[in-house]
Amino acid sequence: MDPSLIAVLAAGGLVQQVGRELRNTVEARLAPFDITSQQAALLLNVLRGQTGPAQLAVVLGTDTAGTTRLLDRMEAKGLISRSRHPSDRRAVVIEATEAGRALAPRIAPVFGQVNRRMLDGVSDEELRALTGLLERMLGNLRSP
Amino acid sequence: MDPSLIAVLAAGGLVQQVGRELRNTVEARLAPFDITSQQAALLLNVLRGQTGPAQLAVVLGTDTAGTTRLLDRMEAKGLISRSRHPSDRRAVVIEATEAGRALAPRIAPVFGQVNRRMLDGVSDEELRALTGLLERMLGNLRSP
DNA sequence: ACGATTTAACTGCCGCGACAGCAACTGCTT
DNA sequence: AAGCAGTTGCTGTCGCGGCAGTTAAATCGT
Repeated sequence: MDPSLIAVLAAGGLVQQVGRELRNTVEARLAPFDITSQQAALLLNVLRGQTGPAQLAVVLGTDTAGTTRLLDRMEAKGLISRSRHPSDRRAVVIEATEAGRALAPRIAPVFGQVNRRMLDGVSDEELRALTGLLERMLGNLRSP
Repeated sequence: MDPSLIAVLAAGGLVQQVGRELRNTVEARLAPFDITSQQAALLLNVLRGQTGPAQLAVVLGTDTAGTTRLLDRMEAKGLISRSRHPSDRRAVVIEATEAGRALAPRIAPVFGQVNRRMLDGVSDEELRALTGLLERMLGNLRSP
């Protein structure tokens, strides 16, 4: 097999593996709080002012269908509440409950900690190069 | 918020996004063949000599439970067959069916094509740097 | 002001991923 | 030979992700 093809396939595989491992590590650190990484990310975004499923879907990188169900689970857990928007009755307004607000400061640091550990020994310059490359790759995948 | 923290979080987020987008792109290209990326990857690995669920699980980066169900779906589609290993009756021997062998050459190129497109404009040197970085990140996540 | 289009959220369906628990089987130890 | 630890694959359960289709409400065009 063409060696350059192997290198290319290896890169793709590595991206997938790092992504999964990153998620699993965050998940493990959040487990004591009885919350998943997606739920934590949603909660933090609600507290930063995103109020609707549609906006949250964009931030979380999924669609509104997935967000609906994510909200279902979090509502059942008592972390967030749903209510109708007063002037646009199609829209839903998400708010963190008391429990949600109490949990937030404990889960917020986890993302930074895990990401920092992942990037241990990576210089600022390497980090910039990495980010730039990943952005180009994302653009390449999305463009045509 | 600390700017270096933002940069770190951005890198983690990007890895996830690129991974997901890569998978989705492969998935879209495989859709005409009525096969998913996981099923395609499994099929190609079977044809390369991996015969048991346990080995396949490692290659696919999942566990044997996920592999069992993946095999269920592929067996139902008629792409692979399961049989008991003659001398170790715990083990299962996976083989590609006629249909599976016929499909393989059509799906094999997709992985290389999509990965190449993702890396369009990325030099060999950058690719080496990327791969090295990702390997270090994976090591950091797995070690402690 | 009325109908057509668009938008927001939800639902059904299917596939994947992780974890825990289980049953059959092997092989080692004694 | 009997027992026991380890291995192999399977099942249940839960959460996430993508796509297509539905419903209700707002907005646009005339």
